[in-house]
Amino acid sequence: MSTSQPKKPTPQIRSSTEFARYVGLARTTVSRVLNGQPGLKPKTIERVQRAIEETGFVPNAYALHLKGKRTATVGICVENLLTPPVVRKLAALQHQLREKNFTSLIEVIEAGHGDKVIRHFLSMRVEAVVFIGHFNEDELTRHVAELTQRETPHLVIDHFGIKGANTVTLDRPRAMQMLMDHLFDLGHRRFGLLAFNSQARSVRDRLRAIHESITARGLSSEQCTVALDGEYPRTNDFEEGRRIARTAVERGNLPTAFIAVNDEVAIGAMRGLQESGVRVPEDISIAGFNNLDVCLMPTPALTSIDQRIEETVQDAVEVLLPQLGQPPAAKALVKMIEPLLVVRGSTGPAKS
Amino acid sequence: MSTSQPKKPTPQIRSSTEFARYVGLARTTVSRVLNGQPGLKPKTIERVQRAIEETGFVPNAYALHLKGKRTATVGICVENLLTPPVVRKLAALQHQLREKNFTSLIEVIEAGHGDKVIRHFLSMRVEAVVFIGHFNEDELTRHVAELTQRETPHLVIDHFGIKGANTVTLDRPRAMQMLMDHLFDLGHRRFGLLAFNSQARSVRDRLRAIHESITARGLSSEQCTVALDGEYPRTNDFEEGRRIARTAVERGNLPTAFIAVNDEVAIGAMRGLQESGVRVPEDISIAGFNNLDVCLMPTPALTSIDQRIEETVQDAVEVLLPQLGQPPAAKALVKMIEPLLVVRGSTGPAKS
DNA sequence: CTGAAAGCGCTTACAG
DNA sequence: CTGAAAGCGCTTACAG
Repeated sequence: MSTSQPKKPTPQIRSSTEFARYVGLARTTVSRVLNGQPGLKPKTIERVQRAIEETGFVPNAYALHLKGKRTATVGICVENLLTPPVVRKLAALQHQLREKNFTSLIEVIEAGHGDKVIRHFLSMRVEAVVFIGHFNEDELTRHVAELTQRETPHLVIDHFGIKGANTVTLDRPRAMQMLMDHLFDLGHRRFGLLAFNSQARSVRDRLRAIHESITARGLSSEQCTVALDGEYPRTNDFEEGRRIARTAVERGNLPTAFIAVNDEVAIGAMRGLQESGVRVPEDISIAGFNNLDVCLMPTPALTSIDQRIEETVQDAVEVLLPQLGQPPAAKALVKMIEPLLVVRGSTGPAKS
Repeated sequence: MSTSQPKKPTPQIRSSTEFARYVGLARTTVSRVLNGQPGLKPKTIERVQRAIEETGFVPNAYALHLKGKRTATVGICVENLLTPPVVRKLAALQHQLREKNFTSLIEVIEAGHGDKVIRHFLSMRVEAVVFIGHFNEDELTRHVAELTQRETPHLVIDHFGIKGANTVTLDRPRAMQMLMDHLFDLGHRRFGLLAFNSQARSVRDRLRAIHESITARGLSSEQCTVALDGEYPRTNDFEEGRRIARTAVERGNLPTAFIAVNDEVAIGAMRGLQESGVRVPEDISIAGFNNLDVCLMPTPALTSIDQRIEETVQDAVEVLLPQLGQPPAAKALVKMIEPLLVVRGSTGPAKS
């Protein structure tokens, strides 16, 4: 494991007993060196270290933790590994946990297989479980209850509204409110809602916030919005956005602003409009969601909502770590992350 | 863990001893039920299962594996979690391993911290280690040697040319050869190589294959190619591609085809050209690499090389699993994956 | 069909 | 400063 290669074929050492025999010391002594305990002759320490280099001995983690040493392990459940914001949160979280000397166990929860994952995490005696993304609500609620009952701290990132769950999540209603303020300021009064036909909690919350933002201005949300959805099954990708936009143009009576469920749909819609001769933003403004790198690809660049992932994950870690080793708190912690509206060229004054 | 919630506050059971006492059976019997061994009274089995539902008892994995049960765990090292092809391979690999009842331990190797990760994997007694992506060559070579010496099977996905490493990798030279054949067929003779100024093995291999493809036709690769690079530090993203293309247009004397190091750079370059009034593919053809979803976003859609990730990962699993529990093979296995050229609108006949 | 005993590879009091 | 003994939570022969 050191930079110097073992010179000669060395014996396969499989336990501390074998290793201690190899070094010519008691197992106790070896253990103390390995754990950096005080009160050892420098020469002893050196002897052990050299032997480690020679044999590549690595203590068995299973024996270590069996004997009561904390596992310093956190289980992370992700919804999937193909959604960019989820993966970015995962990467940030693993990085931050590592800096605090925690190991992460990462598992994708495939629909209906959540129990198996939680069970695995519990058998590995994780010190906490984090959920990233959107899950089946009933299942997630059950997992949270199970963990609480087992006195294993948990944290839900992004899935708002789980009963009893410690949660750190983007304030999605606030995000839509910010976007609506922006569009209203630009004079827009008629909005096309692209691919919002999902039952996912996150989407319903956003939809409701859009409607509330309209009614709060004394307008009728029914008259001000039109739902523009793709075919089933939803894919929420570029091609779906393009098809939605083309269909909308064919039907005519276009709104002045498109609000898309995500950036991919928004960019596809922009392309669809442009291909039909509709100008963005002169004829129609478009806004996306997530502020992915691809927002810079179209012309004009896409106005979007940034989830502030680094801050989210940092807050998540700050909420989670103090819970470790504590009895479960009576009341769940919920922390909302303030979104960031990133205005780019795709939104402009409403066509008069 | 079952669908029925525990009705009342249940005692916290922390070991099989406590659990056996709770059920009123010997630990041995409980163990046998847990492991599905034959020769037990149905009533006994039922009693244990009910008690599991009541208490949520999950055996300690550390004790389990200490006692010799195989860990059925594979360690996966990834280069990072922000490169789409890497993440897609990771997702596919974890999925396939899970189907074979293996658990994956996933770790990002941050530069210079590889030893720590390997050490952790060894301490967890993983049955194999898989590397996905491109690493420091010396470090990776060292890790492979270490694992071989420790009789832990390994597999390298994508990083070609590691001494002694079992490798499954896209045949990158072949990919470039296919692309060059395509472009030559279209009449192209002058090629702009975008952002190939990397020392990474994968990029150097591709560059060499481009040159060989030219010289094989009796042409001078020096006269036929021009290196178009961005500023340092390289970002290999959309903006870099755009800047490279604009600079190239300003300098004049443009080649008829752009070959980009990846899709992002290619799409950026396409935008840069179009903004400068250069038509794609009428004036210049462009090809990318990786065949990401974003290839469909620009107009025209981007010609690219598909890595055939599903096949790669499937082959990887087929190479890896037979090695488990076997003594290390004398000779490393190397398997090349045939790439797939996906021709789209961004490549067309060379301007005459 | 079920139970008491040994042992996996470590750490941690406790002696010396 | 170092060593012999007990014990962590399981499984697996071995008895009964």
